Amino acid sequence: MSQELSSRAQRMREAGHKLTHARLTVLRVLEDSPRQHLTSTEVLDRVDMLDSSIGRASVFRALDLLTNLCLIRPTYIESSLTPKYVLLPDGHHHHIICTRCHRVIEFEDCALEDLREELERRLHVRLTGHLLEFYGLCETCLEATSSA
Amino acid sequence: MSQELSSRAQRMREAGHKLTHARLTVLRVLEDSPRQHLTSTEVLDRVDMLDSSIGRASVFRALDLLTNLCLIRPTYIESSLTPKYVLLPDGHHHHIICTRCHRVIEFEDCALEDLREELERRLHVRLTGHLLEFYGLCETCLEATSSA
DNA sequence: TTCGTATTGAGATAAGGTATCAACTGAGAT
DNA sequence: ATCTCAGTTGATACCTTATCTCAATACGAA
Repeated sequence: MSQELSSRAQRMREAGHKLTHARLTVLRVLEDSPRQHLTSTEVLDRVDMLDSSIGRASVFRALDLLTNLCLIRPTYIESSLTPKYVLLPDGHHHHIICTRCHRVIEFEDCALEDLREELERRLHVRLTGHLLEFYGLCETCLEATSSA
Repeated sequence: MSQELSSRAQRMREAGHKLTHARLTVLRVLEDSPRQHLTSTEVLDRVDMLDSSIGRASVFRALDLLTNLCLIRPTYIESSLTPKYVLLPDGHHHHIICTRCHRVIEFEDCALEDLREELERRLHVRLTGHLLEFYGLCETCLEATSSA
């Protein structure tokens, strides 16, 4: 297996986890998918197509590991039933999710750091993380809607 | 049943839904709980203790309805397996969740409106909603931790 | 190459949620 | 107070999703 390692795979190894065939396959499925949101079932199916010898449990374990390493994140927007997994390209937790085509748009955040500091001061809390999601229409879907 | 109706129950009726025994019981369980996050299983158990004649399906249907009316919201912080339901006191989607005691602290938001407008301008999107959650320690847990 | 341990695959099992449908009930009209 | 009926319910069977267990395997350090 001389495939070059993705930066996420490298991060996995740096964190002390073995780069097993099952884990790399799950990661590859997520990275190669044209759609950004995949349910566990979709991941299971695609892994099975690539290598049917990989077990169900290992796929779930890989999804858990990748989530814990903040390499992917489960989202629950479309159906409350099953989470969908999204790659987190650079550890950012700020994105816009198009409610029509479900595309995820990352953005750099500036305003939030000020808000965090203000909240810590005002409410006497210590804030260590956050999640910010905007919902709306991406440029493409906005045009499609307004021209209809 | 001469219990006074909570404002959430009134909102449910205003939206055209019947105030049935099952729905009111589910709502009461959520409103009377000292803990703010309850899993569906916990809600099921407490409903069952109040009135064992209420069926599982109706509890799930009530949770769905309350979610759709934005009276409660599922969160997925602690375990990826099962959502936990939180009351939304006034329709706000801005809160701090204490990672130690799981308390939810609402806060008024100001900075986000500016950010929204900036994103719409810069990325040519139309944003209609958002979710902002901060994670950290509340005042009580912060004191408990630092004094330990 | 060897070796120790983290990880795996298989499949049984558990947990969480839904579908179905006859029976019931909340609440507006009378 | 009673009638009426669409909206809602409870029971249960069922489905989907995820976990557990444990012997067997494979990663990767030395």
